[in-house]
Amino acid sequence: MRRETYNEFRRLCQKHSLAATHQRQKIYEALVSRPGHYSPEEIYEQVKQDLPSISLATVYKNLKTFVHAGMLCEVSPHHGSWRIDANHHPHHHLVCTRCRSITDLDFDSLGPVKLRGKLPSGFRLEKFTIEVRGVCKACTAAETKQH
Amino acid sequence: MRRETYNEFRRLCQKHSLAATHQRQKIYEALVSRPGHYSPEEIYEQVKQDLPSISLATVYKNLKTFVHAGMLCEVSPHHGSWRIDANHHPHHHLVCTRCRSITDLDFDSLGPVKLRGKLPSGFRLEKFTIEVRGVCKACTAAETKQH
DNA sequence: AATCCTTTAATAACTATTATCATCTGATAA
DNA sequence: TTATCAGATGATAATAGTTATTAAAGGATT
Repeated sequence: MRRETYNEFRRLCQKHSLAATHQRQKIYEALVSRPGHYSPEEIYEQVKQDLPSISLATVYKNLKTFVHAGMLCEVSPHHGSWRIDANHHPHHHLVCTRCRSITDLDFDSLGPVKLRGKLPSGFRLEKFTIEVRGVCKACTAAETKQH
Repeated sequence: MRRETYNEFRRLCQKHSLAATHQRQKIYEALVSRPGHYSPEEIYEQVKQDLPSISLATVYKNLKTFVHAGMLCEVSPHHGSWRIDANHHPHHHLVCTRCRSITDLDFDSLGPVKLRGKLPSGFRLEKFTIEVRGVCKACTAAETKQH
């Protein structure tokens, strides 16, 4: 692991009062040291090369721990549940990060996406999708109620 | 079901050579007749009120059929696998609709999202996420090879 | 070294989804 | 209409992805 990455890892663990274990170090490294966003299974396979006895559950648990601590974030808030879109008109999505509800947002509510420069060579563009993430009315209400 | 929706449904089934069954009609209606994007389980519960003997497998199978035919589309291409993001700098994602790989796109590659008008009242905005969907280099190569 | 609290590995349990298969239905043509 | 049959359905077994449980190990503090 690069010294810089290592230091960052130690700092983050300290900040969130997490033990800086060997396993966590390797999991963190597997995430940061290469491009792309891998599944827990893929991360497990990667870490296994250094720590053959690591358990898949440990990978899951630490990923959750990291996300919970805010050290990492989820790419999609909808893993674990398949959602279908029957709206054929161009539109965007409002996504509640609490209850994960999805509602449509009129296409014209947002300005068009503008491409500056080029996409990586070979990538064939199909469309842009904008997700507006935040907290929906119901969840906001539920939260303020509690205080 | 509204006559308009019903006609649209018949038309779509015909276009894709699918039998216009009761079950499909009710599933389609459950999707189009209300706002929001529901999980297969939620759609199943909804359809069950009209067709108590419908099977959950039928719901899944037809949703897949509809998506495959292009009558509907998936909200997120990453249901079924949890993806983690370790990149803390603001950035966007290139998503391959074939192999589902995700790669980072520099924040400045795209212009800023502009909000025209207002979001629905009560929605507390956290951030905009842009997904650039298309076919990655590897998958494009694999496809052209076959022809 | 003894104690306490956290983390780990192994694996059982659970949830979402898909496959299998016997039965039934819708579309077509007689 | 009815007969026919490819395609669709319902029941349920199987699988994949994820989470919970628990005994043992680690490591910090006294």
